[in-house]
Amino acid sequence: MFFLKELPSQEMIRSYGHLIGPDGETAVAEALTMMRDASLLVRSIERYLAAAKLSQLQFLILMVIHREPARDYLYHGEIAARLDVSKPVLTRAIQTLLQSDLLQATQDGEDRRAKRLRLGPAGEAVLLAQLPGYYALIREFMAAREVKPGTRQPWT
Amino acid sequence: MFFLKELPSQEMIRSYGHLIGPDGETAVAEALTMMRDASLLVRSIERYLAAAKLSQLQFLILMVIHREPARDYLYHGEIAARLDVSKPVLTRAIQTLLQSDLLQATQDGEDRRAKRLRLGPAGEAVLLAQLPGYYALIREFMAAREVKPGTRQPWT
DNA sequence: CTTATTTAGTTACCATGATAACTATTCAGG
DNA sequence: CCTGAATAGTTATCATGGTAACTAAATAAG
Repeated sequence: MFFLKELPSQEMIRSYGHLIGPDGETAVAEALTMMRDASLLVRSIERYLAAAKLSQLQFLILMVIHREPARDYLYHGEIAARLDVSKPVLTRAIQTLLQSDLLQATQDGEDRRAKRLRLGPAGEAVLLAQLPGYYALIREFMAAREVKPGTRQPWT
Repeated sequence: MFFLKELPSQEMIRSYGHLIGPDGETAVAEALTMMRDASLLVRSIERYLAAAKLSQLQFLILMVIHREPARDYLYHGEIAARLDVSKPVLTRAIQTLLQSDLLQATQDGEDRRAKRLRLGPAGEAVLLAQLPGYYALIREFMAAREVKPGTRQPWT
């Protein structure tokens, strides 16, 4: 998350020019705008999912299992390969989802450590219930973003 | 932060088309790319600042005070107006900066609640020491991002 | 002036992120 | 097989984010 509300003006960025280097001003301004926009969108997604008692990570875990082609489960390690979070955080999120019955675990015969993680009926219901609003939120955000580009990039 | 490593393919997004709606696919792909890029950049900034024992928020607090024109201090409420974080989080971050002597507080005569928060010598030194690397990091990230626009969906 | 309301900031508590250290299972070498 | 190394996942601990509830100071109403 990036918390700066008002991005620095062009003059402000230029006054740091000796620290930024020539031709870096535009890149810096773009980067700050991108981080700010993304933060606002992520926050709005988090607030939306919170109404369904889901963290963004929990939602993404349900997503990657649901979208897996040809299978309706993933192993812990496969989820880890798709999501860029530390191991303990993933372990805890999965445990929470198992406890609330959104995920179900079944032992795999081969590897005693491996558990197949699939969506329970409740999990699939919750995911499908959230998806339309999730995408609508993103679409609205991106549409609003394009309408008024001038208000967000005062330096361009 | 947005943790999805591999963004869904265009076909994947299209297969959710009934949930996304017509013409929404591009906006969704752009939004996911933007959130992913921003998350990677924010993480890299956090890792960079961690070497100086600063959280991103602490760094931004030093920044907004330092860049204030015509004054070398801000009030708590002025910092709050510039940074989009909850009140308790801001209180704590400021307390930490005061304890580590990067910030100094002086009482204001008028309002008994108000304290002027200015950078201490150590605070200014730390901030100025971090700024070049901070901007360099951003410039490098944006440069690398532009080189291979095909592999990711450019969000602009 | 005195009291009530509003506002600003803090305290208390919880969720989610990270790293380091531990444990358990698999795999490789003898 | 059996032992040691590698790997996967968990536990412990901490930092940082949030909301709700509290407190203290300024401001408004009488």
